[in-house]
Amino acid sequence: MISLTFPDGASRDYPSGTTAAEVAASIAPSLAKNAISASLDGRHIDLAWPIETSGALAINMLKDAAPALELIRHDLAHVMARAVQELWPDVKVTIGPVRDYGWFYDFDRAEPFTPDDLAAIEAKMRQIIAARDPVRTEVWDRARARAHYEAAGEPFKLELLDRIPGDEPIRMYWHGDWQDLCRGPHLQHTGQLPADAFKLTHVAGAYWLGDASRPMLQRIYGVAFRTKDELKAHLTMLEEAAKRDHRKLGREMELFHMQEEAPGMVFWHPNGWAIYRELEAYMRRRQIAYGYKEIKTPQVVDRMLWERSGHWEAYRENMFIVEVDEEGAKEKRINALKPMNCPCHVQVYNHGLKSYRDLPLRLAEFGSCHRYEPSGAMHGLMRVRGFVQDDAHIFCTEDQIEAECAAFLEMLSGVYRDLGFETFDIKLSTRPDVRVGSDAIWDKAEAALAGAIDKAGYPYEVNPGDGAFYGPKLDFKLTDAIGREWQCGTFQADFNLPSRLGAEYIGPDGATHTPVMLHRAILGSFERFLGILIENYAGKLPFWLAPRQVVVASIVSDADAYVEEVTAALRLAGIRAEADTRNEKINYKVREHSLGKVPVILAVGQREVAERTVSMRRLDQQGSRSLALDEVVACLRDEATPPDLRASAAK
RNA sequence: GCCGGUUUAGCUCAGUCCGGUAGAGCAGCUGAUUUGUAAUCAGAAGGUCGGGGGUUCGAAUCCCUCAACCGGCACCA
Repeated sequence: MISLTFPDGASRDYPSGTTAAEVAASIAPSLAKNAISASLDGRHIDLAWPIETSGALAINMLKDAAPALELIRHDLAHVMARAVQELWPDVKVTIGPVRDYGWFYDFDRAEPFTPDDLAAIEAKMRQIIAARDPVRTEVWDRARARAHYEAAGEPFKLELLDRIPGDEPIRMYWHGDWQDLCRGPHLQHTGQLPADAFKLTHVAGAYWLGDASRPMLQRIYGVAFRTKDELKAHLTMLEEAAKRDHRKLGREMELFHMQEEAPGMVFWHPNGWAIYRELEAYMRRRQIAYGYKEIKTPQVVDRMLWERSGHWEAYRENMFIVEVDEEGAKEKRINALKPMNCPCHVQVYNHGLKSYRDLPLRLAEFGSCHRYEPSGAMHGLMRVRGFVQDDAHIFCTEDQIEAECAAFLEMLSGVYRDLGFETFDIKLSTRPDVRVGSDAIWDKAEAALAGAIDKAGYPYEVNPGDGAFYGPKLDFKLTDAIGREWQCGTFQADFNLPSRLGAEYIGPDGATHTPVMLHRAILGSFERFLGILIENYAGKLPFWLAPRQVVVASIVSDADAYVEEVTAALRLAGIRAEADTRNEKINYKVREHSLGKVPVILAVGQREVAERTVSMRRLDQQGSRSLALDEVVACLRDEATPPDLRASAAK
């Protein structure tokens, strides 16, 4: 006998091997009918599986969102695979996991799927759901399963079978005549699937087992929810996300463009460059405040240095090579556009003998880097071939790592807060199997990073073995306004490069030592971070970052001279202001500048000219406010003050 | 880099299946209008149909090829 405890606290005894379906039936017929699965001690199980241990049992219904969504998405993956094989019997099935808001399933088929195929598959899936085919499961032994898939000619399933660990049961399951290998759990019958709350979204190629050396399969993605309304809400959310796409906003707000002659490189326009400069100026002030010294190093550097640093061997394929066609040169110099700044920073460090008294030495650079990214990787500002990092390298002793890490955490959290990101996640990656440096130094560095985060009071996740070969690292992921995560900040200890490039200092003992180098960035790349900012704010940047802060618009042409005067006064106060004296109605101007995300419109008509006032309208707010010219300049100047300067002025 | 899709006026898109000398809206330009907080009216103009090659009497349309972009996959020091 086993004893099962229910969510209401009651418990009952059942013979060992009783299924959750039988338990449900023993409680109420309606429960048995509407149940979708069960949870035994928090483990999600199938209603049809025999239960052999006592524990806490909950019968899951459609209202239990987490198990319901998992089952719906999971079973829809199978239903889709069945639909595809019923439509095209020669298609081979592979694997189809639940993911994000739905699932995908990879198929091996010579012909790619078309949008029309997706519609046909959806229709077939609805037929299968309408058939209310019961789900049946069996545990098979490995040999039988192998024989089955050999006979069926399903090579991918055979490979999956071989990857199932020896101690795990091989589960087969059916709905209708269609069979698949799957660990489960599953719904009772296909009729429990919501026929109107799923949608096949797109087709894409995907490598078998995620391995670029294996065949490319055809992947079909779907999304699914419990109800039609939830699906609709999801599709609406996607539309909203598309509206804040930085590539679209970049065009609409005239921030930047990219073109065929320079793929992956940004042509910044005046508006976009205004944001960039504001952000750079802000970061420069922060760095100065935290004791960094700014430097600037060359972009074109002889391959010799990259050979010494080790980058040539590892990343040469991804570097832009620069040669000069010198007539008669015996040996051509091969240069590379720098893909990163660290080797150059070590060169700066290496100039002049360093003492332990010089440490920690924090060298910062807004370093312009180029990497030849694979063509398919490029994506607007998010992934580019030419970018600028808010890069810095801290040369220090092992004992200084923790304090440097603590100071960095403080700086990073402050920057993220100022830029509108209140929360971020930290990931600590520790020593990998292949690494440089003694265990003693890894112990010390890992403890220093963990200690600094602990003392600062931040939670973090450890990724064992995920560190770089040269040292442990912290990665910082921020969350944007619509819940997406972006890895931006990084803090990496490096026990390799300083010795490789001959960095040294004289210690208090008079002997020569090798410093530790800390690579760190907060924004990552300016290009990408601006993309994130634009999407986070949907183009409506806070006033201090807004590219066009104020438009002064005339209502009648008699006000033109005064409009120019107001504009000039605002510009004198350091505000990015523009005059709009075009021969258009004020409605037209308000609409156009509102769509252009200008935060403040100052309308000026005869009344304002006479009274020397302006009528101020805020973006997305109805109505306007009349203010005296002096008053509005002072008020907007205050509002345009970057958060760091505001904070220091307040002290 | 791989799979699929896309590329037509500054922008958004129709025309491509079934080859017959390129079309709309908005923007821009010109003129009228002097306007009070999200599109005033009228007129004229604007395109080597992504590049190159081929088939054809004739190609935006069919074929080949290159490129860029979009969605994924792989990659991301």
